[in-house]
Amino acid sequence: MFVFGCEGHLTGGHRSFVKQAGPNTWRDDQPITVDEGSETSTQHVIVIESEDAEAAGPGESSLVKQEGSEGEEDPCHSRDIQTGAASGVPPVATEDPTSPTQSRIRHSITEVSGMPNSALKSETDTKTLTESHRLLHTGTDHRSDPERLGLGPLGCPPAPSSENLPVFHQKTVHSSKDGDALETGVDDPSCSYSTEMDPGNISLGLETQTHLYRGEWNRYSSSVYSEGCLDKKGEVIVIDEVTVKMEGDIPLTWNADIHLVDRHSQGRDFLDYRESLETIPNKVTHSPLHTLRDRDPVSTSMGPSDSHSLFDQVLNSNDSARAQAQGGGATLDSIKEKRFLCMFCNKGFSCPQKVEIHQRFHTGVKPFSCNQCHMCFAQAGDLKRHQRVHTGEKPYSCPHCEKRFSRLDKLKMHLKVHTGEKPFACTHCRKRFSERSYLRIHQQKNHSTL
DNA sequence: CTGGGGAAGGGGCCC
DNA sequence: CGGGCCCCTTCCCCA
Repeated sequence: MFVFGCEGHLTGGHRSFVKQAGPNTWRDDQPITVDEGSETSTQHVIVIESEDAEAAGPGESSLVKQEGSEGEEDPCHSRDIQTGAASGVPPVATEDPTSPTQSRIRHSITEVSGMPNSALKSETDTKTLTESHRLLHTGTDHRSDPERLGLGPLGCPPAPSSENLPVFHQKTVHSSKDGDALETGVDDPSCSYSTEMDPGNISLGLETQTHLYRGEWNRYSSSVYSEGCLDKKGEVIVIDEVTVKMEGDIPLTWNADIHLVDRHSQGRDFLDYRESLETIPNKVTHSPLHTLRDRDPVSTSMGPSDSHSLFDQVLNSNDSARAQAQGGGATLDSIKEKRFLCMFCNKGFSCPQKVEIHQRFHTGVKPFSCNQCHMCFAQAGDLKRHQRVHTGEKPYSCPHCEKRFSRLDKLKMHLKVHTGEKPFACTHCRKRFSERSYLRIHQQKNHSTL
């Protein structure tokens, strides 16, 4: 069972559920009854009763959905970053009332959640950073307003002529001698993302994009933009204080060995966290990237192959430990099948690319942006699918009527109209529905015990 | 007018 | 990369 409690905050604040990943959750060809009557005022429980679930008794839910505080302001996350006037940019973040002066920069990264282990806090008080830090953004809504986005035709961002434009690709970031690339706007061809990335997306990528998609720009804009500070000293491009959002239910295994896996996180791909360590040698940070940096000062100059090697080593060590924890029953082959672990949820994948894609789910990084609108996606396929909205392409036609659909799954859903297939039955009234979501809505409206 | 249900559209994510 | 399933939202129809 894959459990990730607070993912909803990252995916739009709607989902927070525990889901059984096994094959017995339900079957299309089997009538499914759902009992949602056990919900409480703070938690909705949806029980899909498969054969196994029924056999196991009422306590064995195949699917549990938790709701309750979804609509509330994200309790898992609060932060403030305060900048002084010397930065040249007005303070855009919530002022820390405990800070007696604004003459210095304060980085306060606080992750608050109900789980003590997931609380992350990093604060840095330094005067020396005051002049070297530069905010990338002013806290305005970069995504929703094309003009403020500075987008060119078709919504594409202009060439990164501004030195303030963050370019998160490896070449620029990782090479201290490559500042020209940033200033001239000549992108490394290897960076396929940069040409499509909305500047706002980039700076926000690691954290609150998803919130912003849901129209929460105003809430986060002030604090978010402060996180992606670009520190440029001479020719050294430094991305300062970029944090990966760690929503409430960061696994308790978020510890040292997991941090080492961060070497391969896409944060590594996008960021070179090379802040002025000299000036703040005792700086303590607790974001994955920070920890990584602290643990592996060489990392910033490592190439992909190097990082892969280290990554493999770490993974192997993790796998070994895990295998030992499992009593040594796991074979080497089985371990290697999914030996690339997500740094956030420890989920295993068969190759690093899949880990990277998966981790976008946690980080909110969405490198694929639509050139027709301002939607961004974590996966290329999602962008391709989305673009049919603009093109109007509907390659899937219903054989029973004239309707056409842009997606095959929608066609299959539509076909239920003709077949009358309604595999989802309510346990309370035996009413049947063609879709699970219909059933859920039905039970919420008619059988809720609220 | 209101509420429930059906249909459809679209995004998120995994395989 | 496509398929598939999940979810939510919106619109429409009807009692």
